[in-house]
Amino acid sequence: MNIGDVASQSGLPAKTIRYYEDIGLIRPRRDSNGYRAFDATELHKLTFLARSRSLGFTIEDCRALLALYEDRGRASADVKLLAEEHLARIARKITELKVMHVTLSRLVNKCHGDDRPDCPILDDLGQPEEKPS
Amino acid sequence: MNIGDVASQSGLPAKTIRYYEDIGLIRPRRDSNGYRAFDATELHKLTFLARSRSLGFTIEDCRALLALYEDRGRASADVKLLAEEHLARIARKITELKVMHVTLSRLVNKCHGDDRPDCPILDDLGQPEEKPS
DNA sequence: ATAAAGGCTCCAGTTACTGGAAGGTCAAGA
DNA sequence: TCTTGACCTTCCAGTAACTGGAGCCTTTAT
Repeated sequence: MNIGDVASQSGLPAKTIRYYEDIGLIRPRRDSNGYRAFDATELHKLTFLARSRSLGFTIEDCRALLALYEDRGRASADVKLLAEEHLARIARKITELKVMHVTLSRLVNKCHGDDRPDCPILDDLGQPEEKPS
Repeated sequence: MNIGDVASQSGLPAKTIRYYEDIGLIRPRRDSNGYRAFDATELHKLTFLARSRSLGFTIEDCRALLALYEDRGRASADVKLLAEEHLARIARKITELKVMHVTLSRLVNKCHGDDRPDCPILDDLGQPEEKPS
């Protein structure tokens, strides 16, 4: 399989796949013409990477997960720990964004949004943190 | 005021303030010794920037907001539009993260997390998108 | 006089790609 | 056979928003 094939099958852009090779996540062999030649195993790894990335794991997480994936004797606890840490990061990010959302909605609602120049949003932004209301 | 003063008053690291000057968000004058000299107006802008950034506006958003902030005749509708667009981005991001969170929690819960090698998390990650359950 | 604290510039690195240029290869049609 | 177009290759640069560090100068306090 050439890069275009695994790209369409894994859902990853060819550019990204080349990048993953650059950073050592995969090591496809080469055909005599210099083209990358992927086998089913590499395709599977790419699929694994696509799915992990779509769940928000960082590249370094993926590297670790891939190592665990390949280690047939790994403990599931190791994987679970990584996943739980990531879960906590996601939860923190959600909380953070919710706070932003609440604060900003409050501001937007106070703004009449017409062609007059006074604007509670800008007024608030000009104030130091805290006291959104 | 030197950079250290406005750094502590605005809450922004000095490095960031220098960076903001580099990209043209602020233009403090210089003392004869080459030190940046900030007046109350610049400090206010930095405070504005700190607050806007903490609400997740991008630098380019901030540039636009700052321009509106300085334009005494701007329409509040222009500001509101920017803020609403950002609000929508935040909402999208929250939704996205929630989906990730649900999917990953489900996986984590299925994993027994002991020293045995079989792990539903890795098994799932090896599968193409969809069908998390 | 000296040492610490604070300032300056410039360079490089971070994350995870993405775009583009310049050029080689392959399969199909005229 | 030639050419066209789709793929493939590498390499360089850019994105967002800083952050760290080196090397050097200035100010302030002891």
